[in-house]
Amino acid sequence: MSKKIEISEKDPSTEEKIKEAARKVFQKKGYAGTRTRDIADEAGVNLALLNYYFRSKEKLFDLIMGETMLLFFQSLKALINNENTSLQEKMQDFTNQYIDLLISQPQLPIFILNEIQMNPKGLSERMCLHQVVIGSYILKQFREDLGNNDIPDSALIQMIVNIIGMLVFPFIGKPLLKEIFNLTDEQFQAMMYDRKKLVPLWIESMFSNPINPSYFTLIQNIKL
Amino acid sequence: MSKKIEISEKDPSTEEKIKEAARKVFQKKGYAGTRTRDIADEAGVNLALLNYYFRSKEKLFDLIMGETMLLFFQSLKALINNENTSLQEKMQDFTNQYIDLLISQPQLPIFILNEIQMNPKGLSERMCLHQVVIGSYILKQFREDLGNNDIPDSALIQMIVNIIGMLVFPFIGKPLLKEIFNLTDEQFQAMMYDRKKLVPLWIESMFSNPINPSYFTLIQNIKL
DNA sequence: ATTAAATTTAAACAAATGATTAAAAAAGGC
DNA sequence: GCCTTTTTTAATCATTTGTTTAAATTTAAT
Repeated sequence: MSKKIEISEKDPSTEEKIKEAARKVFQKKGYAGTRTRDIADEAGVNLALLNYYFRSKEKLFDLIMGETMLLFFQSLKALINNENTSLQEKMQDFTNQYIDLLISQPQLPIFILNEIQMNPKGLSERMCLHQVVIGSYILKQFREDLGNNDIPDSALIQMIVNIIGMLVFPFIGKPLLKEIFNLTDEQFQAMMYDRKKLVPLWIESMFSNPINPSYFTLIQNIKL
Repeated sequence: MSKKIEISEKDPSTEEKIKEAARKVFQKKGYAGTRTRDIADEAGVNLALLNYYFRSKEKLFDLIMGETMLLFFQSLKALINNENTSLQEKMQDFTNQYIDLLISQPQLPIFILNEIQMNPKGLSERMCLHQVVIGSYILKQFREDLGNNDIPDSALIQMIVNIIGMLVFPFIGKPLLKEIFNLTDEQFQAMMYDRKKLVPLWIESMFSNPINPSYFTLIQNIKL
């Protein structure tokens, strides 16, 4: 037989192979749904090596989940505190960044949302999202853009929910949308690229059509 | 001891107790994450009774999931084919109906979306969503409302994605939103009630601000 | 009341699964 | 080359978990 051909990219260490396999399988099947043997098979590696390198299934999952959350939320931090960009620019940056990320890893949102549902405290321990968002520069810009005075904080939250939803929901609902509209992966992806231009426009029109404050019941209740 | 007091609502049959417990635990922990013993405990019932009444964990899950999907999708069918309501009225009905449903069962969307991700074929077998949506009366109304001529079908889909997203996403992201904005359950619920009035307004403004067709790359590709 | 059917229970089984062990193999240092 | 350390392997363990069984109990019919 011929000698094994050298592949250009050197094969990753077993530790890395396991992590990569774990990421893939955990994202697809969830924590409870994956067996350690699935990960070992996916990595092409002996089962005992998982425990050799990562102590336990749970430790391995925590590691992956931590990295995933960082990937998902860290970029946000820098973006929303940039004092050199306008609100419109921020919305465009935000859109570009997340749509690119989610096109490359569409099941990120469900993976993270499931984890938050299972273990809500874990999130606030890892990232301190509340602090970051509340103290952010973008929040001031939001208020200014909305007229600054009689807009209740609940209205702000409603807007932010819509923005995040427009970016994230299509990926959460991808399997459903593919089913309903008979979309191929390519068609779906093309539509998501379209949204890079569309979402900022929809946001714009949301902000330029301010809604009567009387529609919000929580004027006094919620203070950010 | 005193004789057992008659409760006004007669206690449900064990079969019903099990189904109710199963619904609750499955929704909270997912299929792989629930043990049959969890369900038995939640129902306050001997473990063997699950298999006595429902044969197996999988059969029980299928039953629950079938009912859940029906609950979630059946109301849609009648609504979108009603020829006696305008598009605006439909949007308001749609909004009212789903927000009420989701306030009473907030984890319905994640539950269903997870199932679709795990088993995409199952959905199209149970409901034939594609047929129903494509042949629906509301689709004609959408087209008319958008000017009828040069709006590509992909634009329609984008709009529908936004509408569904505005209704469903806040509930999918509920644990995250509660974390970010430090919301109580009551505050969250009040905000969702507000959305009954807000979502139709946002939809309206989306339709009345038609977006340049050149933003859509899939004019030829997608035909509904 | 007697009997048959339906329901419930405690116990146990068998397969799956996360983890460990002890030995083998490979890598690295001198 | 020899020794030590690191990595890998096959086998096994201990627990969990879905399911079954056979007996006990309750319900319903005659």
